[in-house]
Amino acid sequence: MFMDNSACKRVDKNQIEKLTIPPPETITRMSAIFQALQSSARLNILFLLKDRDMCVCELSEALEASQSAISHNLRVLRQLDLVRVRKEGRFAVYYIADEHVRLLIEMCRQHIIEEYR
Amino acid sequence: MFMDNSACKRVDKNQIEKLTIPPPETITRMSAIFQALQSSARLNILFLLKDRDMCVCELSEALEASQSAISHNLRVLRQLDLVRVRKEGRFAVYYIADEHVRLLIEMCRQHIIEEYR
DNA sequence: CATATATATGAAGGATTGATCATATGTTCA
DNA sequence: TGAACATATGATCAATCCTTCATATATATG
Repeated sequence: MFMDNSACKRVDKNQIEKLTIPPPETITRMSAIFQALQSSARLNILFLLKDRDMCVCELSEALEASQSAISHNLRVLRQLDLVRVRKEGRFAVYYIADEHVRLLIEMCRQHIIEEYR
Repeated sequence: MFMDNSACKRVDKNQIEKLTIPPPETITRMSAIFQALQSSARLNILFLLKDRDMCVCELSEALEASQSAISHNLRVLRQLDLVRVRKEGRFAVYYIADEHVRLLIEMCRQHIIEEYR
């Protein structure tokens, strides 16, 4: 019943010391990106932007969400460089930052699709 | 100052109706997967498993985390089929579920790496 | 069989998150 | 210039998440 925190029998200390994980900064950054992608609202935004650059009010219309909510969510995505903005007059037109973002999302969808076969 | 929720001038109702996003089930599922990947602890686990199948106590050792925490985190990953288990005697040996999971993580890391160039 | 080892899991509590509300900033146009 | 339009953002609060603690289950071994 009592459990100290000594190594289990399967552990090979030497081998374990050889294992490398990315530096904390990388893990933190990845964590933040996945954290951003974890929201349904933000995923929907990304799926729309995947097909066409859109301004805030278009996204707001298309997703039937408040301007404020969309704007807050776009900021999260923007701060992680998942989307970018350009100004067109009074409109802020958002678009997917790069190919990695598309692939990231596509890879996740693939994983799900394959589950149901 | 006053804002009703009517369409902005950039919106083309016809075009917006043509836009398609994945069904809610897919979005929910993707959301859950990204939610699982959003934890530093779980990302570290996945990076270790990427190189070698490992049991709970090995992971616990390698990451200097409690058995309970590791176990809880593995359950989250398992329930989303991001990792799988096989029993080896009294050990539960965990491994990455499939290639998509590897690519998903790799794609995210790539995105970060490219930012710093 | 009894004990040590390995893992799983429910409950609880503090920390974190996200939508909403209110308001500020910036742009266009009459 | 002033009014309407488009977007951004701070504050707040309910909901959610993650770790720890306590304990249960399952296997191995003497």
